[in-house]
Amino acid sequence: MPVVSIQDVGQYDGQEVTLRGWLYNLRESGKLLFPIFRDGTGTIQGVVSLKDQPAAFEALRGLTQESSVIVTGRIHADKRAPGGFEIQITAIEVVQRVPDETPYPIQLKEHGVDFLLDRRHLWIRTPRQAAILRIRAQAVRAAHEYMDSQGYILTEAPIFTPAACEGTTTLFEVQYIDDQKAYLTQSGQLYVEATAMALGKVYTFGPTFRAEKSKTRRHLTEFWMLEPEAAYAHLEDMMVLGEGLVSHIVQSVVKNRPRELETVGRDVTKLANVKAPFPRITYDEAVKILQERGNSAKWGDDFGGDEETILSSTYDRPVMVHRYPTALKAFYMQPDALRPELALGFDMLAPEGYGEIIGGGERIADYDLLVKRLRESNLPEEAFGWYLDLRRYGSVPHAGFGLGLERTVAWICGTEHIREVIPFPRMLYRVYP
RNA sequence: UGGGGCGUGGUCCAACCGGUAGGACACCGCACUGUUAAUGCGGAUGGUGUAGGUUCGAAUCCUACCGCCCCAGCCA
Repeated sequence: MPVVSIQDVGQYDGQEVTLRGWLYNLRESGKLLFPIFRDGTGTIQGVVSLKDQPAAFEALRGLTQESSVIVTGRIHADKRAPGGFEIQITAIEVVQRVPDETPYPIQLKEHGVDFLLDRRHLWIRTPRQAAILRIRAQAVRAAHEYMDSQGYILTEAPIFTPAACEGTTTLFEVQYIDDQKAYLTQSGQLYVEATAMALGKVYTFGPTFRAEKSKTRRHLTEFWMLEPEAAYAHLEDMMVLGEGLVSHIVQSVVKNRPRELETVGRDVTKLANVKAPFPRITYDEAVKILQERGNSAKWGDDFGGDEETILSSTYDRPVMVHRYPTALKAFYMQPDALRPELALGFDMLAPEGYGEIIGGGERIADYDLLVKRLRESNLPEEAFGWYLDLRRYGSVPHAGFGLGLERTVAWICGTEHIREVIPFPRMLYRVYP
């Protein structure tokens, strides 16, 4: 008897199989029971009658939601069944029955956000949440595929770091051994610059932490970032890499996770156009577009949520805005040789108001300029000694960017809030469960 | 941190100008051989975030605190 996953039952039409999973819901109609089982790969309706299978009927009748079960029966296509296939149950083994006095708390009806987040460890069992996490996994896999195909080597950055890379106000401080202090990384960028000088083209993928007091649908205090960095690369190279990477991620999810996209209710036609090349506009042009649309943006302003939404809603795919004023960007950003008031950086804005999914650009290669910028930013020079070494020993032009995984997945899934796209979201005022 | 909103049975909500806190779902029982968050009938349990104040009387009005949501800033 083959043990199969629910996602594969279509290949077993007419055959008897065993499924291992949980009871998701149970409907009754007279001497018929219609249980719905889930196993993490999908859901399937079962059917059992008292007359034909009295033992299985009795075992299933009154069974509590989320009890774990091993089900044996014949798969057959039936238009009346949700999903097109159902299993005609011949035997059922209850692995653990959820006690009647402590029923499963998450019902099929609506719940509030706080209630669900307090039970996130159970909420992820619901089909929509499971589908989102499967899409996330596919996005990660596609990202690795693409970086590998472009000759980039995965190198890991440390999570304990001695200092900030963009300023100290948003760092989580931790006590290290004895009286030492360390901080949780807010970006692997400085380290990936070092490994780029060692290996040429590299990227890092890992968790990053920001103690920002941000309470919006686009922020987490712990999120995952993919950061490529390449020696001898320039701004243009990174914009090409960024659009190629995002195109590949989106198209891979569309191709390999159609069922999950349907489960989350995503309009897939909006993802179909997401193919390189993406539109590019300069910061100057962006300001002009905003002013034409009646926005009050002036040259020198950074863009907020409203501005990003106006810009991104102009296009059917992500848009890249490049050459921002130097004053708006991090200390390590290379100024444009032709217009030093502009930095050779770019942001990629996702459509439909999902905001910035990529930020990056060319780094300062010159030792003296980097020291000057460090001092202007009031950063502790001694903590950056190793970083300055990179400009002392064979410094070359180099560039990179950071891709926010959760924002990218939230956009692909069309979720209202970023908290749904990571298994256990860490937010301002929430570290449980 | 600022602005706005909200805290009522296990869950989701209602209760107008202060006057007996109610419904749906969930749960239990019965009926039903094709249900689609099944349906119909019946039943039991159980609640006003916390602390004060005003009042004959507070879920409702006032004050403080606690918690949550949304928006803004910052960012990915």
